[in-house]
Amino acid sequence: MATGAPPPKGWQAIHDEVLRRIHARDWPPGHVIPNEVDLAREFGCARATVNRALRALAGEGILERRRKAGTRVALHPVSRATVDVPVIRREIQERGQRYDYRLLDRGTAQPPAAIRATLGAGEALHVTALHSADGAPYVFEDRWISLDTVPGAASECFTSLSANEWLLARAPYTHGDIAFSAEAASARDAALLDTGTGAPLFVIWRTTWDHDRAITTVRLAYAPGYRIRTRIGGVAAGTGQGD
Amino acid sequence: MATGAPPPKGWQAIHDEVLRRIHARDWPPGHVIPNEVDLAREFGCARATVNRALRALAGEGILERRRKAGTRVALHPVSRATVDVPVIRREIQERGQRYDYRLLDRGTAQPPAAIRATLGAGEALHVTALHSADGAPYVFEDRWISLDTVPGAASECFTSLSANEWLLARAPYTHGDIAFSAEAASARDAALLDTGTGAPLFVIWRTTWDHDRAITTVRLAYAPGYRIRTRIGGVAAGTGQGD
DNA sequence: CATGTGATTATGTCTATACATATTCCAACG
DNA sequence: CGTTGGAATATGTATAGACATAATCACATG
Repeated sequence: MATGAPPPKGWQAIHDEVLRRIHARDWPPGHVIPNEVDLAREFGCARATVNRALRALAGEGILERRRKAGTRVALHPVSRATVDVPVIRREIQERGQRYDYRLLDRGTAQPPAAIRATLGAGEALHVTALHSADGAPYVFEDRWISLDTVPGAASECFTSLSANEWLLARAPYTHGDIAFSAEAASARDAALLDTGTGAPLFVIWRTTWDHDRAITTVRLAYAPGYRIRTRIGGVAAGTGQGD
Repeated sequence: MATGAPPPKGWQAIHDEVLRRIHARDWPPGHVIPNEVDLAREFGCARATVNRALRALAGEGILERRRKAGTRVALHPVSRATVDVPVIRREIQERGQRYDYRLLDRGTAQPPAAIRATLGAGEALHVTALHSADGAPYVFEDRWISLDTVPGAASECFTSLSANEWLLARAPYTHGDIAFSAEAASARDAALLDTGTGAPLFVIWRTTWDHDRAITTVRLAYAPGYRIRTRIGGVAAGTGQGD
């Protein structure tokens, strides 16, 4: 009875049919598929509709498109996943847990060389804090904020509002770099996160920029057991389509 | 001299101008922005062009759109990153390193309960293998393949072609789940990856499906030092736009 | 006051047409 | 033979108009 989903209409129907042909090996990897005009004629729709469907498939990494050269089935499809990195407070509260934030330290200093390489040579604000869920340590935040880019941060205490949320409101970024890795807990990590030295921690490094000026670099060390979940395929998330 | 980029035209110009107004707090978080018709009039373009720009911003998590309710600036912008999980062989070769694949074990068996929960009750093929880069162990793959969904896998030896690549070619998936986490190396992990027991390993769990039938579940344990890099913001990756 | 129902409205999508732009291909030329 | 320049072509994008759909809001009704 539950057929799962009604047969899609419009550009999604074309999306699905093209995907079916790729999976069925009608169009094997590397194959150049018919051009938009021909597909539009075949499907009995406007070229813009075909364009929408093929553009979505290209966004999923299934197709590769180049002007004049045409559209071909990707030779090496990658798993393209969209990961939502939420604000920590919301991440905790949405699971129905109590959120606590505790500022550990705050002060201006000359950042270490590795941080200076991205933040620039000037003085920076160093903020460390602990976020916890239902009283249990959740993530240890170690952040440097560029006082060149965000001078207003110098007069902010960050005792009740986390630096992340303050920055989101006051210094929005245009883009950023993120890296996920696994690190062994240092003595300090371990003490704060209530685990043993050397425990495997999921760590996110993130640097955000306002155009070409670095705003902040942060290391987020999550308590053991943390995992990031996401999905691939289906209707591509993050493309703003559908509901 | 290098101005960085030429001023964008068309829908990207609208995208950028809307983003500027959000950053400038002309339109603060929660604010309902003008509707597409009004914006089109203001920018002197067609509504479809505004739609394209706003749809892109919604895909980036900056805007939230609902029919009739209109378009509002997101209250809690999330960092929406698109992560490309490439085929391991390519990941290594694209860095100019030599890729080696070694099958460790292969056999049909009754998977453990945790795996059965997703793969289903039937027998499954268990494949373990080691991928290495320039002779150094890179990732340890521990995979279960559903013989219900992919009966052809039973007669495949996987000695020279990795199970991942064989599956990509023979049993394409429609969607999948991915989880990133940090785990302590087991004795076996440590021996294979040439590290110590308890070392922090970056681990990817991935399950892929063909519609509602699970194809395979794999645990990929990367040698210490591995990290996944990605970016957020800018022109949204994975939306298939631009070149 | 609670509730249901229909008008209203903003977004979602499609069509047909047009022009822009990147790339390829081929032919002419040195 | 190599190089260059233009024609051909497929995608990228814009436009105006139209209808579809979902959600809200106001109003009438019990």
